[in-house]
Amino acid sequence: MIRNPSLRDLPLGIQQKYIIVTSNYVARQHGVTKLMSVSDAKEKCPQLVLVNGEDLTCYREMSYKVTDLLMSHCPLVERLGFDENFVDVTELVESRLKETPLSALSFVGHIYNQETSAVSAKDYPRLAIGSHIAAELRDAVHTKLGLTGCAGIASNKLLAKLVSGAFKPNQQTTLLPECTVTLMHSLSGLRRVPGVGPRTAQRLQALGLHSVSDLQLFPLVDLVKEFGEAHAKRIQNLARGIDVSMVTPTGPPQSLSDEDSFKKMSTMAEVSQKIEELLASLIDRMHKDGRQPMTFRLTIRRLSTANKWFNRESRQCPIPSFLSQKIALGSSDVLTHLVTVAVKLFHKLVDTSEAFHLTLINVCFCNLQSRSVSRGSIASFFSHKPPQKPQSSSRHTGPPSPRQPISPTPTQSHGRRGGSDYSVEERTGASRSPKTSGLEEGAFPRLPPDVDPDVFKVLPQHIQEELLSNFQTERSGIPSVLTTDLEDQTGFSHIFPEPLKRASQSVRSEERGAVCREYDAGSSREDGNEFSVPQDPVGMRVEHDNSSKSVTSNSVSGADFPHNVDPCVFSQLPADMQRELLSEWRQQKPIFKMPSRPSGTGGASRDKKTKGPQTNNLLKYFKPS
DNA sequence: TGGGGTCCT
DNA sequence: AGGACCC
Repeated sequence: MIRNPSLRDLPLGIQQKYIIVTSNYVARQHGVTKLMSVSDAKEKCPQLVLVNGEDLTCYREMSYKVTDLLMSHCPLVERLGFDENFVDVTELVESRLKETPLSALSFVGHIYNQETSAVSAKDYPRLAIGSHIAAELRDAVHTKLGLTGCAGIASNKLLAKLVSGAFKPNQQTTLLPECTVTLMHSLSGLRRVPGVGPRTAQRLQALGLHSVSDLQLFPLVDLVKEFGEAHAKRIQNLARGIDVSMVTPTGPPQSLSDEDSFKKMSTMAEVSQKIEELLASLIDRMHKDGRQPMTFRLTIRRLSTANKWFNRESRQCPIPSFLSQKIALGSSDVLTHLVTVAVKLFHKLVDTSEAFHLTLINVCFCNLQSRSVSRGSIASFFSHKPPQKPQSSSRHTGPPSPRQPISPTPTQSHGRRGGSDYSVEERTGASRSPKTSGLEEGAFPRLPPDVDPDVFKVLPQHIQEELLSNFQTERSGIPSVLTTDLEDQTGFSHIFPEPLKRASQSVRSEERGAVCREYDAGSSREDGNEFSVPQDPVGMRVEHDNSSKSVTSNSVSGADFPHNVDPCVFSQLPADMQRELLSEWRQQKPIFKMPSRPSGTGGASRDKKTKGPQTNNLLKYFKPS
């Protein structure tokens, strides 16, 4: 629609092979739905206009423009597919809060399950500010890129995503912590919980679980038997609206792939031709990215007699270094060399002396390495991390120019992710750390300043609740997320405003490629954008003993909650506090502060694992020390 | 029932 | 290498 505004008011469907992958709202009104076959769609809506969306190039480019724009406002952006982004706006919120009198606060947009006019922004200062940030981001995306979309503002990614769909076309909604339970119960089935896919839903169903509350109340012990501890706890927490995952800045892609599906392919001639075609486009994209792929993977799908769905098989191999150099440099004879490599892999997958029937071929570059900053110096053999990764989310502006010692960004102290540096943890730590000081001390407990936590915890529950509900207020570091999605609706045709500058670097994009869907479909969109913002108030309540329902059990129960903590209360806590508490509980024995990371370059490695919680002390507010 | 992606095992 | 998840 952006490319051709005249389609704006017509029912439009984006087609990939035989299905309508998405459509605009006009088409939806005629009954066209998301992954409907072309024939069904035409039946429901004979005037449906179809646009081929198999080449994702333009969608991918637009997608990164959105991500980059968001990053220019706030660096912590996590992509989810091509049309959704989570943005952790905690810091932005905190800084605005400092310079904003409470009396000047307001909410913009919808508030889930409440009248916006009936809610006092002073009671939820962070969420209120978050709602304004979301509105600003949506406006920026609209005015600079011509795209519209929804946003959800909540205390964690799960909630932000779920609430973003509350008001559909091009609106935003904020979730107040006390409405979390209602939101979760509003989901029609377990499949609606992001993170519960078809497989998990099926296994849950076999256990007799169908609704969100079924999962909330199911004994964790039994859940663990089916799924293992980690998965069990995670999905049960999700059902309760608890999501301790961080907004992980996405950075440049980890892999680039290109694929095509077809009814039938059964000769080597067709296969090598298709491989060549796919590779040509992939190499071009890879070249524009500028990084060097260290690994190549070939994937196929065979016509499956029974098990129709997803049987994909793959083989991968390292890419000879002379070839990966050439790819980055844009050498022209790379194609034939890579086709040779791919064909060899193909023979590992398919015995061509027998008949075969393929329905898909995929080629993929992964293990992408940024080119050494220090050119080929030996130094690069000593540093564990792939130098440089930098910048913008998108394609990492290729190296300034192929080959060339590129000088910029000499090792930035620690890149934000990309290949390997620490990210999650670091991020966590970082995000917390600054606030840490603020956090652990004063503001942290969500208690009024004049209340001694040690005294508070021994008060009767209803007194605690009362104190807290009056205090409503806030706390300090909370995560926030925002996602944005797009859709176009407005559309001017091509107004791509322009690259926007990101903190000092520029962004670029690639061009050709593959296929697509979503965005342009017209005005439609889906939902995207979620924003999660901080949260505010609400109370905590500690139960000593008695464990209410859930679960039981001892030490680890209800999804890992200590027996003295009510999951419902827990779910109302800000996400970062939830994270801290969980990680402390998990390490029961308190705080062996993990070796702590030297943080510097030395250890590098550690990409994203280990959730090492540090900072703690939260626990003391919950248990009798 | 696409053509992409991510992370975990 | 495959499996789960997301869009």
